Amino acid sequence: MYIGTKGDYGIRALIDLAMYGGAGPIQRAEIARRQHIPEAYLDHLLAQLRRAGFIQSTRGPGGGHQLNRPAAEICLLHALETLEGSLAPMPCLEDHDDGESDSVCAQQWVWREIYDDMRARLQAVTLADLAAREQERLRALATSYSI
Amino acid sequence: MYIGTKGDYGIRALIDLAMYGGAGPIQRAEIARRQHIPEAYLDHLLAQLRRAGFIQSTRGPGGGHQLNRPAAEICLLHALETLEGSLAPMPCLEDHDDGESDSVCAQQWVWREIYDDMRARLQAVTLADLAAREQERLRALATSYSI
DNA sequence: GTATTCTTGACTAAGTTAGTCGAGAATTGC
DNA sequence: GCAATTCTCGACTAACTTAGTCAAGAATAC
Repeated sequence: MYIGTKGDYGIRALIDLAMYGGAGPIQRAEIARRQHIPEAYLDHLLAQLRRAGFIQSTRGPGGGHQLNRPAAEICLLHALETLEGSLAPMPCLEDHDDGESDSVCAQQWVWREIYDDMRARLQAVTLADLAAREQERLRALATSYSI
Repeated sequence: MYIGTKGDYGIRALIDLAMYGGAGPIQRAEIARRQHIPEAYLDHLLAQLRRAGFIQSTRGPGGGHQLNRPAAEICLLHALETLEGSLAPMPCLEDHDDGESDSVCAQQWVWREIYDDMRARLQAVTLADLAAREQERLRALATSYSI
């Protein structure tokens, strides 16, 4: 498998910050509750996002986490790579600086195309896009209940 | 990671059969030596390919393995799925019969596009294509040595 | 000083990957 | 029928990854 709970939870946490973080820091407990993520586990994901510069955190009462940049300037590709590590689909495509390594597998050329397409699509999506989709999903859910 | 040694070795074994299997069965020892694959491990991969109908095997002296269909009629997608299992990049995309499961992750829509693109590309490549590429690679390698 | 909140590293259980090994079954040629 | 060859199958293993948990500690607000 590819995108596990790290990538899923981590991106959901970022979306949560984008949606509800307008008025100051949000606590991890709040994110965990809203997104159904184990709190202790979320800690590690937030730590990675902080170290990579996506969020900043403040301690003490009233503390929490908030985005360091506007959601429209955060792209899904970099956030996912921060959370999951390299997304390369096979070992011989890890950081391809086109230096010939000796492990050139037979299917490399197909997968290089697939990988390039994947990165392009992920780079085109911003956190703002994801938050807008989520907003819409919640709205649709709410109206379907109220009918 | 995605495509491991199962997918790499298994496809290389199929390419080997496509390239050298014209005149009768090829023994696993020969494939293993030519493709640098541990023989005992190759056993399991060949067994899976046999059970999925890609190859047939005969025992006894002079026995070995051969393709069940022309190389041009074997597509990379199905061979890889046989060897590696589902190629879905995230749990919520496993066999998507578009029934709403409750685990809908926020990024699903991007990844569904990526997955569809991936499957289309893999389906368009046949074993004959791969064998031709390999043939060319070996030829280029040989001439570069002889210069 | 106390309560709150984040920070960090150590630890664990379960599952996957990449194999190895050995007993056995089918086939060929004599 | 016997021996050699070759595939078949299931059990086993070591190392690694994933998905967490837990506890001690540091910073901040009041």
